[in-house]
Amino acid sequence: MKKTSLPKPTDSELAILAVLWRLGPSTVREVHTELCLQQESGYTTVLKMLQIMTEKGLVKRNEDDRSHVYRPACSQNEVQKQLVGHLLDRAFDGSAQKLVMQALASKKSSPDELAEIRRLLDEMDGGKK
Amino acid sequence: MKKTSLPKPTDSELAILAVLWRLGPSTVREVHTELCLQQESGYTTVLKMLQIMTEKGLVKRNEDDRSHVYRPACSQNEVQKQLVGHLLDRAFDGSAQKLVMQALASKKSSPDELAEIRRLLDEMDGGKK
DNA sequence: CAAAATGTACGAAAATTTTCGTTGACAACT
DNA sequence: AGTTGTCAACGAAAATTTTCGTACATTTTG
Repeated sequence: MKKTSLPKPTDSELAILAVLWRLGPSTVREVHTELCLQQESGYTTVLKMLQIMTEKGLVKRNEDDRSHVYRPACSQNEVQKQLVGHLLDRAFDGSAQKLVMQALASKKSSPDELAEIRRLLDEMDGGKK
Repeated sequence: MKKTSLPKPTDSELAILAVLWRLGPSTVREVHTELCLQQESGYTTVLKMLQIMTEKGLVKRNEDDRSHVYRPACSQNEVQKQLVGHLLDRAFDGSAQKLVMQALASKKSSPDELAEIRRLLDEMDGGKK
């Protein structure tokens, strides 16, 4: 009953989670350095965010070392699922189909990716049959 | 250069936009009544939201009548596109494919819907060829 | 006309999110 | 030991979002 009760991350929190997913467990400095490649941000700001996220349970930290090491408390997959579900309810009347259409229209996918999606569709159909 | 500069609606704003998309141009009372079917909310709260959204350009209003009539300044499609794009960047590393996968996994679609998605895939492939 | 009902406008409070200055702890180096 | 640099903690400020009380104008009703 942890995962389901995790709060929906804000945009800023999501940006930090993204870094952690990319780098794996990291110190504040590492997160900050990486994040600055994309967006300006103060060191203490990132630190504070990580502390708040720790309180919320979005990340865990290891305090053994002097430089605490933070790691995500939730997988990218879980959060993606949560966000998609939320978006589905909020803006797509719960229709996954419409969301898929928009996603495909929104950004061109490579033929390979399209093929993979087809395969997924086949699987879903197959399971049904 | 209006549409691109429209701010991303907050969750509360989106809930109101959803009502307007569903009902079409409506008065504050109509929006409030409809919204209350799903979530408790005060009349003046909805009014204030609509006023703020008017300032932001998210909705337009006709003040001819005593009861102002509000209508969306953006189509559901536009907002969907914006939100999907945002989500794509924020949580999916820009991969539409992953988003599609999550959407499909997140909520079962009917065979009909799956078929329609397939058709869309075919179109995209066809256009490419 | 007076009272009641209905409407918007306004401002402020409450809640949340985001940023950052400051402090004190600890370690490395001289 | 003293200086310097790095670190987390803390709290407050700033910005944003959300809620709602109150005032005031207009229409409707008696």
